Amino acid sequence: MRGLAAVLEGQVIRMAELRRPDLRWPLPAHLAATLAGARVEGFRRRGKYMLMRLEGRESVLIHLGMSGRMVARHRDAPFVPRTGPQGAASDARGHNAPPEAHEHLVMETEGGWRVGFVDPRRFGSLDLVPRETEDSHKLLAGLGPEPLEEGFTVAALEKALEGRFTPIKAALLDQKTVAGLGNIYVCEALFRAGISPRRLSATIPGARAARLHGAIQAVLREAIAAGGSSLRDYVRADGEVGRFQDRFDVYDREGQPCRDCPGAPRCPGITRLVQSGRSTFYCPKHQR
DNA sequence: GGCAAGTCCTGAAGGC
DNA sequence: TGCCTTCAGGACTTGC
Repeated sequence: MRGLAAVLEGQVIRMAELRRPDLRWPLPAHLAATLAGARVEGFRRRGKYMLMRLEGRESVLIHLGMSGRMVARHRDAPFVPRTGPQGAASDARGHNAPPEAHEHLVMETEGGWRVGFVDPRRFGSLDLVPRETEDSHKLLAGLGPEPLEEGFTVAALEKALEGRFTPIKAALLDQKTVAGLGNIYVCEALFRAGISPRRLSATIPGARAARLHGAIQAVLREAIAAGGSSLRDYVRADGEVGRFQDRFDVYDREGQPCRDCPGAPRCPGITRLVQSGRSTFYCPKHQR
């Protein structure tokens, strides 16, 4: 969102083109018409959703799903191909760059920026929502507290987990508990807190909840500072890759030594298990 | 063929 | 028996 804001804030969208009628859900028929001619007033974020506010018009609600990204290029920028993580082409800047595959929405601004919404798996979504009812949109209404804002306290976390007999891993992935945590950051936060992903949520309150609260905030702050995590697809709006994946303690490190107890007796190293159909990475010795 | 960064929907299970 | 809540798993799609 910060990358997009740097490019689009204050810009007037000269034209918008929608290249398919649906992503995860059908797209609003008047989306392109609403964007065309609008001035971008600013951005806000709620959980994993971005809201692009248009002056005097509806806001655009954006979710990137699993594989989505926004790609911004300026017409004066030269074409500079880069190689991203695992060999993926991370970006090509400039209007003369080769067209992106799976670019479902394209916007061009009067200031020369071209911004595309690219999403191969189409798990992302776009919608229009009136400014005054943004937070009551059906996708935002049930979200839990923002993990880096005042409302997210140890007490709030304890209350959200109270009486829940589901593994803490699943509870944290539930956006009603805390908004904005995904699989990577839940795995990393549980490792830092020394809490097993299998532990039932109802057994977390007390010192464990305090450790978990601190770990969630620390992981998110570090990840944001590092520009996010780039595995296969993801790049920032400016085409750069995030760097937080270089600091993973557990995610995608199955079979590697635990950084907290390297070489310790009975430590099997980072272990992968499947919970609710999602991969979980953890250290069975360090996380209890 | 299996797996992947997300989340809605459905059905099962259990409590009241 | 019926309603409600909670939870797990399936489904969606494309690329590696």
